[in-house]
Amino acid sequence: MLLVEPVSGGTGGGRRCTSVSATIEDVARAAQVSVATVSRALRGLPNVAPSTRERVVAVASRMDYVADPTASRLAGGRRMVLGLVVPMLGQWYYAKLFSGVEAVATVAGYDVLPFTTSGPGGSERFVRTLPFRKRVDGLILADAPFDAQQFAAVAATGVPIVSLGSFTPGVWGIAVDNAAAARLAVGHLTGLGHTRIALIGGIPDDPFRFSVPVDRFHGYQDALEAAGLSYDPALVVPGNFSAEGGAEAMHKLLAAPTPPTAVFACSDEMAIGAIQVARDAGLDVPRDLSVIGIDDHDISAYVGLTTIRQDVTGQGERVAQLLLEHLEDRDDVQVEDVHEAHPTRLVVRRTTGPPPDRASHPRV
Amino acid sequence: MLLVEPVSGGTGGGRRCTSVSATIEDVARAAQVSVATVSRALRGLPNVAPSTRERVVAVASRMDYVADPTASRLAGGRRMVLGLVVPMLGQWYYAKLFSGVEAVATVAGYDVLPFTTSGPGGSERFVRTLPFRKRVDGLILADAPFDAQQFAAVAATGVPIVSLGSFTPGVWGIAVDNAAAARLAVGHLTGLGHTRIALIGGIPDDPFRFSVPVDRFHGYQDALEAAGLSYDPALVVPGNFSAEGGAEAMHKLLAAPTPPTAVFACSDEMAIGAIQVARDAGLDVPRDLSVIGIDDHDISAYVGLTTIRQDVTGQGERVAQLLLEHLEDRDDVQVEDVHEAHPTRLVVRRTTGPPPDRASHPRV
DNA sequence: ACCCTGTGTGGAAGCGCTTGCAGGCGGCGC
DNA sequence: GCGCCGCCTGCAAGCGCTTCCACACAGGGT
Repeated sequence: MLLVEPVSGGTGGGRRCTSVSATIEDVARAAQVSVATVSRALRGLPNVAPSTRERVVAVASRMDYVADPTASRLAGGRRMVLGLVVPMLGQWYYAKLFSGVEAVATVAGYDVLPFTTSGPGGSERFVRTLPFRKRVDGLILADAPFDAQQFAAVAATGVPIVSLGSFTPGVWGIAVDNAAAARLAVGHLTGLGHTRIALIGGIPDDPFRFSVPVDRFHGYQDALEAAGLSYDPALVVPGNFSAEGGAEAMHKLLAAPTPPTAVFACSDEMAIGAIQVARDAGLDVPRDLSVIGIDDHDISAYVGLTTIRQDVTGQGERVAQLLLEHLEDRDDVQVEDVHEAHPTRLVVRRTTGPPPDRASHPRV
Repeated sequence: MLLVEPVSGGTGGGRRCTSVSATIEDVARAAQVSVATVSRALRGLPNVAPSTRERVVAVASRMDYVADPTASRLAGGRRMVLGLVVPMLGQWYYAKLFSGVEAVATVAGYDVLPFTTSGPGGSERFVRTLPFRKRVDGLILADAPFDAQQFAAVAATGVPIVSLGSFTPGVWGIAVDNAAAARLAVGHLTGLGHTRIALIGGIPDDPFRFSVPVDRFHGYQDALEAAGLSYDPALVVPGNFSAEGGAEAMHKLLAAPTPPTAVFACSDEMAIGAIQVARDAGLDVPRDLSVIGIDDHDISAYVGLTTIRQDVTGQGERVAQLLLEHLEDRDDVQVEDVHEAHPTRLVVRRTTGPPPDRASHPRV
């Protein structure tokens, strides 16, 4: 009886009438124990007699009781929220990432709160308002487009941080070896005999903030050098990590006096955009032009795109675990940063082949 | 002075040392007013003298004060969280949706908490545990795979609900007119002269729970009938809403005694999977086979896919607004449900054309 | 028999806010 | 010139939990 207390507040007025559900106090009363015991019993803490625990659990489940996370958080001092800072939601890569992070966080009882840095105000706004303050226990910085000063401002909040996509000294993180991935891609092309290999890269304006494309650029240069090829700046164009940007980039490349015979795009979406433009221009891919991407986007297999595969969801899961571990070990003096490299793999499909001049066999 | 109170708890021990930031009390002391006044001043409530407000705001900003949302929520009785129930994160459609919802919710000061129903335990687990209880102010049900009883269980929690993707009596919601979209797609194909038109649809096992594919199926039948064509069950296969499923479906269709000359896939991803299989089988798209999808996925333009366009991000924004409005108007007796239809549009690209037998002109 | 330990439990003080209520103060109407 | 009404402001009671502490009690050593 008495599920709804007539006492309590005392306001009669227009108090928003959400269907009142049981509080810990209701459970305590029904189970004839104190609220402290209910709290301990339900959370599996020690020092509760088995019989008591059993009774409390039974009563709680009968009453459909669930603890109010808001109250737990306030009292417990832990927000049970992981912040995920990404340039944007809604893009394949970040959606997959979110999905991985969310899966791990949920199991551990954490919520995931996304923050985007490419919306209105961009990363400036983010750094100025630091919107995660008092809202998260830890932060995952994914491809954070911050310079050193901005990064320091974020770190100065004292919120534990892990990073994804690039490594920062003093910050745990995971990333694929972007230079190696690029070498793999370009190496595949040089191995096929290509000598004019273009790069469709990142965002034109802030080359120093977003390290992924610059690492890939370095890998591209390395692979060129390893193959004895010279680097031609005219073959490097930004692609903005979208299909549209990849298409624009390809237009530029095609307009050059001597167009490339192969293109390495820093994402599959850009590669797909580039292929489209090439085909529209009457080129046959891969006979006239080879294209390779990075990611292995869900649909890359279905457009036959040769690419460098990375497991984005897996990275999301792993970086979430890393943050969780980090939150546990706050007190321990950590001797060494954890900088974990994730593997990539070449997946050869049907958009790469030998360059046109030596095309003796039809295709790979 | 005295930013960090030496008094308070009294525990000397290993209290987790997060960098202590200012509380409302610190601000009140510094501004020489009560915490109540600080609260009112900072939230723009009336009945605060302009001079007082100014001073409080100045002090707060100097101290880098931000209110702790956890405490506000507990005290205010509103969680400031919108739940978004989706089958999964990480798929294009739901990522876009999330992105739209998040944008609107953020502006209104709400967080978005995703719940997935196709993870471990699926929707059964969701309905059994009702994990959103005490965590959200309202719920967006996107393509919720619930039967009437499950839906009732969710509604019985008293949490305000809006739906997306299909309409339920008594529940505000938005959706595209899926039957109309399907008619548009199939009408395009019949208009081109096709008479054997296949449908690659939804999930094989629960046809009654997820209304989107069944609505599209009805639209498909309607369009067939309108064109005077008979319905052939052999031409309807499930595709699971993934590129992989679309590919499998196409395999089945191709194995039939008389394969279709056109395919309507209920998503672009399935369409792309289907096209791949058709081309592998030596068919030319669109000469030998026309394929049309639904969505206008980001990359559809770049694979030349003809499709029915819908604005998913816009739907996310709109459904979030709707929920927000709904939360405002709880008390008002709402005469009529809000059931809002969102537009779709045919986008003709290069995967549809006249059927092979009457292919006089090369392509559209 | 005694003290000491360990286990189980309840009381109560918060966590950092919001908000109902009461009270002080000045200005206006009559 | 007095009362009344508003406007500001502060007090204090929560919101529903967690956790520190005190305490009661049972059992083992010496």
